[in-house]
Amino acid sequence: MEPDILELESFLPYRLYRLADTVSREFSRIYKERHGLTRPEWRTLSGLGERGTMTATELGEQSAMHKAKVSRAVAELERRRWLTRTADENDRRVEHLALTRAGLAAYREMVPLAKAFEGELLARLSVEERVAIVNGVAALERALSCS
Amino acid sequence: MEPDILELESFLPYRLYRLADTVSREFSRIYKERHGLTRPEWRTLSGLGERGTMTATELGEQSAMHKAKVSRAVAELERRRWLTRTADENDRRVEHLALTRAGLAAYREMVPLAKAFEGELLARLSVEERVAIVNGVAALERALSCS
DNA sequence: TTTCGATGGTTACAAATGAAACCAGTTTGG
DNA sequence: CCAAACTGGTTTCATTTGTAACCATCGAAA
Repeated sequence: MEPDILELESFLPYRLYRLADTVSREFSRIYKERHGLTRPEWRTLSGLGERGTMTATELGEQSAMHKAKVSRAVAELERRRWLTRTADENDRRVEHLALTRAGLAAYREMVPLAKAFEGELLARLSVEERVAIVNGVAALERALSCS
Repeated sequence: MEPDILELESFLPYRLYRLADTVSREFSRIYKERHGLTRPEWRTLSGLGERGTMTATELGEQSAMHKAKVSRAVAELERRRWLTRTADENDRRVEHLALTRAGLAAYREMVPLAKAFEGELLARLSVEERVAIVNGVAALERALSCS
């Protein structure tokens, strides 16, 4: 192990990135092919489907997206009539976002697909490996306080 | 646990992506601030530093980048005079890439920083957590045959 | 109240990306 | 020998992204 050489193959940041990229790319095929959604759009749909009503800021926090990304995704979903904005009564800067019936339908359709995807991914691992990845990810999230 | 709701917070693809994104973003500060490199450029530098001489195709395979990305990164590093191309004698489509003295110097400067970054990241975990993340990532790589 | 700093959200602009078309050059099969 | 079919690598174009500036509104302090 030469000290002045970096083995990319075993460098954790690189491995994590490649792994996440592969998984994310596979998964994105599902919402891309099915509904032509981008990742920010999918996350927005998924956030609102899960929580019901959120503001753009909350959405950004929940799904780790910059507010510009959120803004664009919201605009697109609104254009599709998948969500509506309701002005806040006390603070006119804030809008409360919620899925329309159509948006909810799309969400409900996606949920089983997402769960199946995750299930199939984990099914390829042994029990110990599943425990390892889940605990390992949780530990790193804690260490980086990104969760 | 409602069956028709997806908890983004515990959805593995999302968590992996967010984690990798956070780590990668932190790490990129190092090569961005120090040398103004993009991620593809850093990977190219790092690949050539590790292996010595590679073709663009090999670089793409080693560092999981599309050939267009590789092409652009190589062009930029060449512009900086950090690498040179040498034509292959048998196949005139192929070019062998290698770092110049300046490129190698930059690489040698980056290696300890990269190792320190990874070290500090792992240092925030317990021994068991380190084992878990490394094994978990390895298991997923195997499962997705992305390594 | 007026002013000033923070905050929710949008937008403009530059840079990064992905996909596909493209240009050599090489191999294969007739 | 020649016409596909293929491969290494580049470029073009449309889309996505990040950053920062921006607009409107709000809250606090003078």
